[in-house]
Amino acid sequence: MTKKTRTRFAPSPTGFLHIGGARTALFNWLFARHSGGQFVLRIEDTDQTRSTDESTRAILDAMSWLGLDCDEGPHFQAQRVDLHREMVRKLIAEGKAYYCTCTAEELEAKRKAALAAGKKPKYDGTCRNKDLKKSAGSVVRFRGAQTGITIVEDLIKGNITFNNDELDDLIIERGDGYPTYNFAVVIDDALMNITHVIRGDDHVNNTPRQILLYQALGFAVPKFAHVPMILGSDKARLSKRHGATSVMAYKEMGFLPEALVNYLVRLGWAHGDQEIFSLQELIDLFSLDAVGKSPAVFNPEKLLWLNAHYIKGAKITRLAEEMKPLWPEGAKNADPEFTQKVIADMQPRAKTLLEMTTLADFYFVESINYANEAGQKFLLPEVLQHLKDIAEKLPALPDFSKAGIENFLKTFGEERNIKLKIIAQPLRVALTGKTVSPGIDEVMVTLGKDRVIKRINDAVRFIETRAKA
RNA sequence: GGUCCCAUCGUCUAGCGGUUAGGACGCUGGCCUCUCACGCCGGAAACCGGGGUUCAAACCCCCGUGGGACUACCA
Repeated sequence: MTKKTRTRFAPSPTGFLHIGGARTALFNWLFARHSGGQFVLRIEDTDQTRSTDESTRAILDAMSWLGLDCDEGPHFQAQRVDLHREMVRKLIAEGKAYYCTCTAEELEAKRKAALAAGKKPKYDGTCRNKDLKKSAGSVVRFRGAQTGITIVEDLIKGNITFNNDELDDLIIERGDGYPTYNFAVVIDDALMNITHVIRGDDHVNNTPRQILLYQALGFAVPKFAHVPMILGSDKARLSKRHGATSVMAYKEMGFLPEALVNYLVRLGWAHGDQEIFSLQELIDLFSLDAVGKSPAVFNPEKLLWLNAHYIKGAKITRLAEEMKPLWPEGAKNADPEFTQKVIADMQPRAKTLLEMTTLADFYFVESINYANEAGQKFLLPEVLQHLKDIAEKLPALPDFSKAGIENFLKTFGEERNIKLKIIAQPLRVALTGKTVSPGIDEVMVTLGKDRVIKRINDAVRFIETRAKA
């Protein structure tokens, strides 16, 4: 029987969850779900100076917003240092690691000198055979193999061969007694029975050292899969310079989590020509074979398109819930039923929830402010009488539904032999203050008869006032 | 500098020796239409270069070139 698949996502809590991390998490999560395995979350907080609880919370929030639930964790690496230290002692006892008293300053100087001389800046082995004892500020180094090769069998990139002499004696325990990343990650992945390490390909160069560590410790080496980076529009690694990179910033901008997930999964992974995937489809279809080797540029336009797609398909009640924090003050306390109608009107024409709230501002105001050009261009004396007549006839209209209004306007136009076109824009401006809006009939139904009549009368007054001036 | 990775439309990608090189975003022409959006129909747009291997190369190999990552007592 084969071991149950276990993947993990291991962010360091030194900031929010960013787009790249989210995709790594997503791939791990999908791979685990697809194979009926488990997904473990581990917070790598051994850097005491940079890690914060705040970041941990932010990461957890973002994961849960995306729907990436874990089966285990979060584990905290810093709480496992006893384990790490025990392994350090073991390696020292076996002669596979040694104490080193070279100071950071000395090392830095040597590194610079080597670089200046055009040589490789690796540790020169000063303390390698000194058989030093532990002392204040001493670090522990892994005694690496200096000959032979190490092959990383990568599920995405294929086999990658490294000469062991390229690998120097890396520090596994710092002067402050905490383990370094390359060591802790090996111990934890091994002890947590992680079977597949799926992570960013910025880690490929660390992998041979880690493999050597697994072997020195007597652990089974897991499978590795290195996912290519996500780049910004200038092809450099995605960073704040390129705009929003925090997952939660997308929530605040009015994106739906399924849109982000769908977008992210298509960065590097494909299933034929399919673009739209439900979460269940992703779980069924996801595989590492279909993950590409080359880096991908983050394209906000496509994300927007997907978001619009998911907004169109979402239930109104759900959108209403998601949009609660996004409304401006004036609309926040509106009648929920009214708000839902507004959302229904805007739903097919917005790319983000935030955009919906902005576009829908006119529904909630007491009286309309005509947009600069709109009032001047469409609220003209020529249409004055039409607007007056409509305002006059509306109270008697029995069926104030979309169909009823449509029919009313049609008849109205036929009676006086004018095209709907003639009256539509003025009416739109009267009702919304803009030249662009949802359909007149939709707006009227949502607004309700009373508000519609009031707004038309306001427009009538506006035209009369301007005519006098 | 060294090590490693990568290379199909502007972007995300399909392609896994024989295709009119397909789809999607974006751009664009048209239709629909009360504006906008949606939707529908059409268009422009790509195999980085050079050598091999082969009857045949976007696909395999080599060399260039270009990008990226790593090179910490960060993760």
